[in-house]
Amino acid sequence: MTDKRIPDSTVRRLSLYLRFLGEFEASGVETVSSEALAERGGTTAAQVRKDLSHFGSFGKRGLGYSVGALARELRHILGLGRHWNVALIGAGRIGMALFEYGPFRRRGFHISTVFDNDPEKVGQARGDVTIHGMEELAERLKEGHIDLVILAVPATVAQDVLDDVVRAGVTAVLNYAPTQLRAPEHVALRSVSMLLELEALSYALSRQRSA
Amino acid sequence: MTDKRIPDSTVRRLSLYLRFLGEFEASGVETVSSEALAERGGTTAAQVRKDLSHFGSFGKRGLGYSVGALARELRHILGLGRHWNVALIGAGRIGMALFEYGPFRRRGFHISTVFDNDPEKVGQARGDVTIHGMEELAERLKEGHIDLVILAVPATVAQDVLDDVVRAGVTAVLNYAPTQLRAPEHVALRSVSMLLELEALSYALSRQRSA
DNA sequence: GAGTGTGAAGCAGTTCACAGCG
DNA sequence: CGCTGTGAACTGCTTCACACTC
Repeated sequence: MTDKRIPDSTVRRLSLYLRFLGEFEASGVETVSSEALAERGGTTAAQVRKDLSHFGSFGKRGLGYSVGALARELRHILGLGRHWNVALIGAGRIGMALFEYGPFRRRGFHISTVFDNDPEKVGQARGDVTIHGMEELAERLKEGHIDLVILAVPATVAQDVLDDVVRAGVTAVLNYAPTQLRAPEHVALRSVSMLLELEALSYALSRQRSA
Repeated sequence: MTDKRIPDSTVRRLSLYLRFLGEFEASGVETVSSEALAERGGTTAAQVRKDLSHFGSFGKRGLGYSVGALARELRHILGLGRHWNVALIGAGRIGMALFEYGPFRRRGFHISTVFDNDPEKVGQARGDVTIHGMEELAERLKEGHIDLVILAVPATVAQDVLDDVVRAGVTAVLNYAPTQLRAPEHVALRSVSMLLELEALSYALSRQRSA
């Protein structure tokens, strides 16, 4: 029930619970126990209850949680079910794959602006948006009321671009460049690194083979 | 120096340190302190030393670490600097973006086989590999001596495909499908979810706005 | 009775602080 | 003297256990 600092791991699990609730709803289940959610997510019932208890009391003792009601609560907690205005920087292969990734839009993340520094690409249309040059970045980020930026640029320029983005007042960034970035405290920055995950698997494989 | 269970967070940081060492090497630095590595990675010097101490004593007191020697050690620990045989399942937008992602190959991850269930795509060539139908999966995974599988299939079929992959004897899987998968204990399974990260940012944004 | 909500206990990862070595 | 390597202290997430409620 308290509103203190919530563990990052808890927030990630809330996203998972929300997905599972969708599955339960699709199969016509109306009520779900912490045990059932834990089962689906590979965690424990106590963990599920503790995660939820950070935000309130959503269950009925002896019964469990209403699938629909809990999903609504989670969407509210996670800030979903509203519209987030997203800018994509970098229209390379990764960037365009993200741009065309359906689930984003379905969850309320709408890529309204795309930037690239390749003169070949600038001015081209992609779906209903036009690719803009990097020189327009600062101005368009401010004017376009962008909530969130997805960085899909080469590692070498990622920090510089991030600095520009932060200077333009954006406070949430998802980074796909394979490099460690620094941002001020008030900016929410998360990185997705395919390379890092592969290297962790390589580590696991090495240990399997030598064991 | 011990060889116990290593925290996942440590393994991820080792990957980062390796990158930083590459940067230091490129700028001609020969020796680096735990302090310098920590600075670059946004962590603490004690953390760096503790991470490394799980695997051995690589530094010289009063001096620091040899950039080249430490990089070699880390590559060895992470199982890099050898060739990993990778199969990609799913030749959609995400799959193909991964296929064409240069850094993978540069780090020793070589995608030698691609599968897709779309008859349109089966038989087509992508670079030097041909796309195979899913019915060849089991046989080719075994024959091809595949070390690692990248899953880039729709969420709805991901668990079924994973089960097939595990049954074919593969013990390391990187999942890009936005769903929670279950695998036996002995299989190293990691998931990359763009949606999950975006939702975590959405949570952060909501709190920023309401604070 | 079944299953939630939660303080207390347990545990794992991080930080501290300092002895020890180059 | 500088910087590593590491037990010890600490912090914070997870698990336990049970009072409580529907």
